[in-house]
Amino acid sequence: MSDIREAPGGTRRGRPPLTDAHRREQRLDISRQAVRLFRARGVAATSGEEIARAAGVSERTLWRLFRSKESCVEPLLSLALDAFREVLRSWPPDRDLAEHLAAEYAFDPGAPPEDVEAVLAVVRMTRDEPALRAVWLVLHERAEDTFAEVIGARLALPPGSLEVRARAAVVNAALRVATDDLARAAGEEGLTALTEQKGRIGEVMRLLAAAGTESGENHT
Amino acid sequence: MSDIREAPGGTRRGRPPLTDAHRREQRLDISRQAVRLFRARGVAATSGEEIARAAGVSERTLWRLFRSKESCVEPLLSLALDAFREVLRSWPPDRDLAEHLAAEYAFDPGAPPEDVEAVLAVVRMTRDEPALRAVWLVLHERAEDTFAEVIGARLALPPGSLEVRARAAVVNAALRVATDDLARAAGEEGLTALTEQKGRIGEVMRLLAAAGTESGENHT
DNA sequence: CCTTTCCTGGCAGTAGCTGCCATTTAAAGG
DNA sequence: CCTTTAAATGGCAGCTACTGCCAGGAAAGG
Repeated sequence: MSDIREAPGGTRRGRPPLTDAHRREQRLDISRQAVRLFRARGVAATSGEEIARAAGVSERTLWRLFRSKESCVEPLLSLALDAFREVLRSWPPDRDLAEHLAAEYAFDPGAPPEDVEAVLAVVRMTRDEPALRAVWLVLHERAEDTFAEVIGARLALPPGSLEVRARAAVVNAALRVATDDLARAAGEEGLTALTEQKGRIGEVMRLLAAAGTESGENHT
Repeated sequence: MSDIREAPGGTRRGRPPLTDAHRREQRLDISRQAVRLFRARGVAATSGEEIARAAGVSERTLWRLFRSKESCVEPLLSLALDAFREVLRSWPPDRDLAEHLAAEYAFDPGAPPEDVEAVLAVVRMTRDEPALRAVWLVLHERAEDTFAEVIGARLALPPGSLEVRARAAVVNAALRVATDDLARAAGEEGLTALTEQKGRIGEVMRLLAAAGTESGENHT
C-alpha cells in the first residue's frame, strides 16, 4: 500500500540496501550449512556458533538473520511451499482445483537436487525434533495468506473472509500431509520412486476436491 | 499395550507416583498463572522465575513440567481441543460429520468461565506472539492423531493411512480457523455475542461437509 | 576530501534452560 | 516407633541461545 521507497524530490544518499535477492541467497546459504550440520550431528549438538562459522559469517549476523537456530531451516523449507504456491497461482479458471493440483503439483521445486534432498531431509527431521516441527507448521500457516489470495480472487470474496481462510487452511493441511508422506517415502525408498509418489500426492489433493472449489453455494 | 504397572508378585514400595489427574491440575494451575502474567505484562516481559513464584513452585520444577515458558499455555489451550475432541467422539454413525459438528460444537469447554476467557485470550495473543502461535499450531497437530482415530474407525481404515490423516488434518484446519475467528470476535465484541458465533462456527464446519465424510469412493 | 546510509563484527550481559545432588514426602515392612 | 524404598521437589552451578550497544567498513552522492 503506502510503501514509499523514495522521497519524491531528493536523490538517494549513502549505501543502498542489499537487494532482496541477495538477502534470500545469503539466508539460503546459511540454511544449507545449518541443515548439513543438523543432519550430521543433530540439532541439539549443533551450536549457533558452528552454523555461523560454517557459513562464513559472524555469530552476531547469524542472529540478525535468524531469530533462532532452528529457524535457520526456513529458507530451505520455503522452497517446497514456494513451488506449491506457483502451481496454485497457475490454476486455470476452467479447471477444478483438486484436479489441477493433482495433475500439476509433483513436488519439484526449481532448485538444485541437493537442495531438494535437503528439504526432504528437514521435513523428515521434523518428526523427531519438536522445534523443527514448530518451524515447519508456522511456515505452512504463513503460506496460507498467499493461498487465500488466490482462492479469494477465484471465489470473488475478500481474502480475509472466514470462508476463504477456511478453504486456504484446508488446502494447506492437505499439502502438509502430502509433503510429510512424500518425505517419509523418499527417506525410506530413496527418491527413485518419486514418480510413484506423484500418484499419492494426487490422491491427497483429490480429497479436497469438494472442499476446495465448487459448492460455494452452501453458505448463507 | 504393554503397560505393566505392577510386577506380578511383589507389593509396591516407596512413594507412589502422582496421579495423572493431580499432574494435570498442577500444570493447569501453573498455566493459569502464566497466562495471567502474559496478559498483564506480555510474554517477553514475563520471566520463568515470575511464573514459578506466582504458581508457588520452584523454578526448577517449572522447567521440569514445561520445556519452555511459552509452553506454559498448553494446558489452557488444550481445554479447547479437548472439548472438540469430545464432540467428535460423540459423532453418531447415521449423521454427516459436518452437520454433527456444526450442530453440536459450540466452543463450550466444561470449564470455569475464567478459564474459558483465558483460553480465548491466549488464542488472541497467538496473533502477535510468534512463540505462542507455534505452541498453538503444534498442539493442534498433536490433536490430529485423536481425530484420525475417530475418522479411521468410521471409514474402516487404519488411522495412519494417508487418507485418514489427510481428513483429520482438514478437520483440524477448519477447527483452527473457526477457533481463531471466535477468539477474535470475543475479544472485539465481548463474548455476549457467543450465540451468534455458534452460527459462524457452523458455517466453517459445514465447509468440510464434502471433504469430511462421504465421497470415500473417489480414490483408487 | 566529507557525508550519509547500510552492513557487519566484537563484546558484555541476560535469561532460558539443564545436570547434579541433597532434601523432603508418601507409602510399605519390620 | 524406625527403616527402607521410590518419587517429587528444591537449590546451585553452568552452559548457550540470544540481545543491546557501539565501533568500524563499504558503497553511494556531494
